[in-house]
Amino acid sequence: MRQKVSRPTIKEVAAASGVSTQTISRVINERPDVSPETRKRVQEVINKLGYRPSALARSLIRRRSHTLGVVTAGLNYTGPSRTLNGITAAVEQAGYALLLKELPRFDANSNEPIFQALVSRHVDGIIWAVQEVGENRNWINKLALDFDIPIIYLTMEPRENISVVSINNYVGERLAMSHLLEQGYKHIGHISGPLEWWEARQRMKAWKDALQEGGVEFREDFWVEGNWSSASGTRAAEKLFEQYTDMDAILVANDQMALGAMQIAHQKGLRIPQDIGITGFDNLPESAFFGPPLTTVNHDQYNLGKLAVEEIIKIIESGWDEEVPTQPKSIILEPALIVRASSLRMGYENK
Amino acid sequence: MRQKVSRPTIKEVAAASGVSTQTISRVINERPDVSPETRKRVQEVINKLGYRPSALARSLIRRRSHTLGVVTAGLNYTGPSRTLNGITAAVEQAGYALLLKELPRFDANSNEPIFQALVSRHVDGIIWAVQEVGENRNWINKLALDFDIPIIYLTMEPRENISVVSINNYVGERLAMSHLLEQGYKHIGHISGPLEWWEARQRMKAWKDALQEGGVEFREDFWVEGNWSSASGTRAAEKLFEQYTDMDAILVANDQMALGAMQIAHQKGLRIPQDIGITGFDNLPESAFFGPPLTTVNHDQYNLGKLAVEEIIKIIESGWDEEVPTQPKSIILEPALIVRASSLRMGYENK
DNA sequence: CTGAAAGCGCTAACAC
DNA sequence: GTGTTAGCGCTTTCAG
Repeated sequence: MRQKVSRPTIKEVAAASGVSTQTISRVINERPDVSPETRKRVQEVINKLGYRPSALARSLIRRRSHTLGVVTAGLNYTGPSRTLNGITAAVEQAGYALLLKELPRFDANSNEPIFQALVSRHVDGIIWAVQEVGENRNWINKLALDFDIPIIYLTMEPRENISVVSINNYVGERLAMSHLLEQGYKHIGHISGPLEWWEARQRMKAWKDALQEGGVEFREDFWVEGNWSSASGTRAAEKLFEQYTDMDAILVANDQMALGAMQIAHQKGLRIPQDIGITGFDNLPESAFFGPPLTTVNHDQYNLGKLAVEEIIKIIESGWDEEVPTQPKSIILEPALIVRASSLRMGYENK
Repeated sequence: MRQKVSRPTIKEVAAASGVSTQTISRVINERPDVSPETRKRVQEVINKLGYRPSALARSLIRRRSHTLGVVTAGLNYTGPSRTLNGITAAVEQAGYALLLKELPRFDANSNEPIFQALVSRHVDGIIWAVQEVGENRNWINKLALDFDIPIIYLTMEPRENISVVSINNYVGERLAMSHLLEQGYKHIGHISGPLEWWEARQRMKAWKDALQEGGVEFREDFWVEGNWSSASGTRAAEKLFEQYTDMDAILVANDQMALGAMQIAHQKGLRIPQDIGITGFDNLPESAFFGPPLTTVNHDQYNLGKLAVEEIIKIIESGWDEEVPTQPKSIILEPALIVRASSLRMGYENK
């Protein structure tokens, strides 16, 4: 059994092997210029002592920490946590470590301390995995440029000169709208997310545009704003049924609110999808088991995180400091529609 | 506008201020022994240059990194991500940083590299936030003791001489069982989680014990094993209805599987709760909006993470190296039953 | 092939 | 009050 002592340093290994620390360094870094015998002897001492090089000391001298800073928010929601899931997998894969910060609120705006904490720990790059909400992007030009470190942003409106990875929310809801129209729904209402959120605005815009292209004039009472929660979905649906009496379908901006809306429809004795069609967004694993199963938009949040990591590592390793740094680019992931019973009324007689 | 240059070091600040690096050190550490004028002058240079001390260099010399290692698994599930949510909040609160590792599988057993990565980055303590599954705890005595570093474990069977923070799964399901029995259900089946999981075994044991105490003999066909997913819930429920024809209630080990079971009940034309009572576990936010709303067991996973952080920081700061280290202790959180329509048949006529 | 010297950015211990 | 020296654990020169 190895003994429980404070870990040995390179010096102690050197002493125990009868060589200089330099030679130990060469062995642990797998440099070629060590004689086989020396290498073997040193290796044995390393194993015996359980020596592991200090990543800290290395980071200091090499000016590369092989550590990524990740800033997230709302880990209690499935979206951010699935994305983080993809980030951790890719970070691990690349042999990096991950320093995590979670903002207390989505619209937190005092980001200086966050950056300080990350930069003072010498992260090689930062993934800003916080949705664009309200004014929480105003600092980009002010602050981010001060820090000479690559940053990649998730889930936000693409901007000039920065790297962004996002999901195409607009196309997602357009797909859902096309499907509802094909199914013969004519009076499609919308429950949006909070319009403070860029994603909510994108999804709503898709609804509006599709209506317009179908020759329906937009009216304020065709639409109610929710806050992503199921409870807000029930409130929004109640209001919507009241103010939009012709309504025969609801495009809901996420699955949770759609679940709330379904509950209200049931309470009113409306049959889904015959009397009212409903679609969601996110494709929660549970949505396939709602009553009835929910038509929704699937987007790959895991992959979102994975791609962000791969991109930033590419930027880091291609030499951020070089004369010609890697050009910032935006990556947009395309979602897909998952058709389920909640919107499929073609099989039924029209009422 | 501050200029975008590589961050200044303490040396440059010293040169610019015309004092020694030592004095700079005293100022940034708020030591008393600096004259007001010097302090002021240095402070100004610091602000002007945008100097921030390197946490890395400090960690190296102080032998304290103010960084916690957190190991998790299954961030795509709500449980682990809510717990991480609590961890990040508490870590931030305490002024620590957080190094995150996610295991690719719950039952991963090659933990040596994980520890190496964390220890080589000089974390002050480790939170092992991975559920106890299969053999994934065998290494505790072998490996963990090799590392002279405090570790706290979440969600596992309490053991001698280690610090554990868990939720009382057993009591949770006992509460649910008492409630079902009070409601007059007599033939209560069970859909368990995978019995590889300690939590699944605890929940099942509560069901068994409650049956026995109620004078019902346990039979193999009163029970089916699921894998936590809604899909497995449907399969398990189908099988259970087949093999346990008298069944009038199902104690389901989590909300997702309960949702699947509800779907099957509906398909069979059974009314919930009149013909079949159903309870879940976890209190997913959505469970209040299932059709009907689901009776479930609430447990505070956020707080679980928060407490773990507070506990390990207490251990670290009370002097892990001292002669008499802090005694390991277990913290067990008590869950609460949330009664909703899916199990409330007292209001209805018995059929 | 191997070692000695210097130093990454900072602080502890001691002078003065 | 302030500066000097040494060194955290490692790697990068540069000799030999």
